[in-house]
Amino acid sequence: MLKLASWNVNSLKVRLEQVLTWLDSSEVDILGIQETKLVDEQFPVDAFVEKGYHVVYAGQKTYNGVAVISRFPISDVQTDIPDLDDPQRRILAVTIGDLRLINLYVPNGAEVGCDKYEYKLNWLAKVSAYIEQQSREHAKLAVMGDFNIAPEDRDVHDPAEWVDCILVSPLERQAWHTLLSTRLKDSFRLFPQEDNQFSWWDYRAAGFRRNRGLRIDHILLSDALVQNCLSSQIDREPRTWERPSDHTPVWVALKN
DNA sequence: ATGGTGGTCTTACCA
Repeated sequence: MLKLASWNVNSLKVRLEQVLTWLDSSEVDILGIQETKLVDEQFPVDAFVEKGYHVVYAGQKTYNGVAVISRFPISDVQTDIPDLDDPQRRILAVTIGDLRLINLYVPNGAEVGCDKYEYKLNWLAKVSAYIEQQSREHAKLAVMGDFNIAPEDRDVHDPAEWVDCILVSPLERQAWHTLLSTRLKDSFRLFPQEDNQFSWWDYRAAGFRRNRGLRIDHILLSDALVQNCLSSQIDREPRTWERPSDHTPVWVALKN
């Protein structure tokens, strides 16, 4: 069995011990991390290598930053894609065995209609084209990360309150469908799931305690991986820890 | 009640 996970850690500097603890307890084989907020020179390579992991990362100062931690060797690393000249480090595509993995930190977008929203939509369009191309080259493709999109109303604690808001707006959901039209499936919805399961809760207004969350962290799988997918779950536990990220990890188990 | 918290070479910006 192979276990893949995605976690927006909101600063790997602050969350390193939590990530190491969770790697032990979850028995995850491959973890995609978003919002490391570390330049490459500061990435805690040794902490992972000491535990037997392979590590790749693409970081920048203060914001963004993505990484992949793997029990198996990593090759064919790509951090930039065609037609997107972007200094922001949000993309990390890697090959691990016969698996192609794309780890994404999708822009937040701030507010519908603003410059950052336009950047988000443009970014998603370019990334979708790249994923389409990758899906042609790799039968076993997984796309994971913080998508900053809640695909459906059932992924939102209070859909009425969130109508047309950022993370939920029609154009963002349209971009989500464009992304999935590249023959990918939302692994979470391959299985019956309890209601009101979310992956992110605002730090403000006791969002987690009141379960006022959104499901915006996802693992998408190509058909060849869907066939082998045994489970897709959200692990709420790290969000209960002291000084948590505002996101909690999501994972899939794949049959060999 | 129209805010709130948390992270970052902090006093502004991002989420």
